[in-house]
Amino acid sequence: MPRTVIADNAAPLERAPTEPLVEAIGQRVERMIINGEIPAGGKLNEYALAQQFQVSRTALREAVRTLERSGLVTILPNRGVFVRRVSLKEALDLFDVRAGLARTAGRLIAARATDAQIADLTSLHATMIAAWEARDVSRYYALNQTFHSLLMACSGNERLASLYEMLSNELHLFRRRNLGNSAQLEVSIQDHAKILDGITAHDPGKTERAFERHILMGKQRMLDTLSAQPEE
Amino acid sequence: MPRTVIADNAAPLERAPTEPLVEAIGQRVERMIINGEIPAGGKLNEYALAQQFQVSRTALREAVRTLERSGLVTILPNRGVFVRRVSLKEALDLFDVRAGLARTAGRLIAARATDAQIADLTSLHATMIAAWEARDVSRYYALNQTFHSLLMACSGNERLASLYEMLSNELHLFRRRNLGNSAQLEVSIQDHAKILDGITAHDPGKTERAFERHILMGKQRMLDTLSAQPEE
DNA sequence: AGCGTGTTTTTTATCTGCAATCGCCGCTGA
DNA sequence: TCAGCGGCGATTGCAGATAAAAAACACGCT
Repeated sequence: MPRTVIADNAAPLERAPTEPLVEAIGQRVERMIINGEIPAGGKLNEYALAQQFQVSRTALREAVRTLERSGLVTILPNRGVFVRRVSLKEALDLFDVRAGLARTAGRLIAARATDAQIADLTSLHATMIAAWEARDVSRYYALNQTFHSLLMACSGNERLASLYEMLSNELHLFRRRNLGNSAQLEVSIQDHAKILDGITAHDPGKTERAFERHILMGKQRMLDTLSAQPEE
Repeated sequence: MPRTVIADNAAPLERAPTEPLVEAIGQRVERMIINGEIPAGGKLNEYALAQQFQVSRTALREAVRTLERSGLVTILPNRGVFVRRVSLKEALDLFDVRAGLARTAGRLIAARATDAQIADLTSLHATMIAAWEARDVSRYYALNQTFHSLLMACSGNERLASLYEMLSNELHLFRRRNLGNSAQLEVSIQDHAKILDGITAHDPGKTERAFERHILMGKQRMLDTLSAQPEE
């Protein structure tokens, strides 16, 4: 059963003096959730968190409300705020939506990406290959996020990018780190290469197929991992 | 310049006693915005609105914060809350994302829709044809929303449906009612027929193309309308 | 008149407090 | 022993008060 969780690294929250308090809190809590400092299903105690951040409960409540819309927490009336649990069904759904967004993005990117952007992506891709060759999985993982984020930015459609990011965040709530062994990394790199090919050739059809496929392969990979270790 | 707006129909807010106050306020304000009772760019005065609803500013603020995430309002620190203005570029972006979601949905619907759901859609489609023949545009408009919402529900992917709805709401902020003359209605009906054909045949490819195209035609229609009456 | 500046007023940002609700725990009686 | 039931502490829901910021205003100067 969900129990109240107070994060270990209790720091009183830092922010630029101009930045609105509520936003700072929101980002902070968001990070805590995505990093898994508060486990899925865990409860956020208003008083305790407010105390930890040295802010009032009001500010904290406002911040947490916004996280509800982005799907990171669930609010049960009179019960409290809980880090959302993403079911397998929901995770699969998220992958499908994400794949659709990727497809849309792929088409746009192929049409719009500038040479400078393509150069950035290519160079990042090279860095990722290096990380793979060094078998540095966690570095690859971080670079991978950057790569996707850069990719989405190249679509020139901000809403598209922000929705994609939101869904990626939500997906983090479904079991920690599926992406693991280096064989999977290699597949991922090949996918990226195909996407880059499409973009470089400014071929919308090729790019959209490659990007969508990349996400759907991720979904498949998750399913494979799951059936390998069904319950934990 | 944006000026504070106090809606005309100042009703003190009704809700089921169990429903959380903040949610009720949120939905109410959302409706007010989508219905255009508060014009795009208009300012929401916290005190005035709280007064009107007979609630505290705290509750109102919490509610409005959530609307920010869904893109209906913009919050300027220390300045206040404004109904979001959607630029032409943003509207076009929204259409692109929406079209992508529609495509994804189309594929899923063709694969998953039950006979009962197909029957419902078909019957609704017939009702819409009747509304068109009666030249009842506003009725058609309402039915159209129901049709799309039913459609998305058939995808069996809740997140997909909710994102689609969110984007549709956002699009309402870009100039009022583009969908107008009956020639456009006829095109819309033909689109719907094609989508239904795809679904009935359980043909994912056909359905996804038809649904995506339907949205992109809407985008084109908006552009046409705009170039007809460039500035207002 | 136009402009800069100090002052008042309005509005927002945040905090504190009280009331309502929930969950837990121990009691009671079968 | 255990299901039912108050009572009580913990926690959330909501309201109002205070502090801080911005906007509106008014004045005097050029």
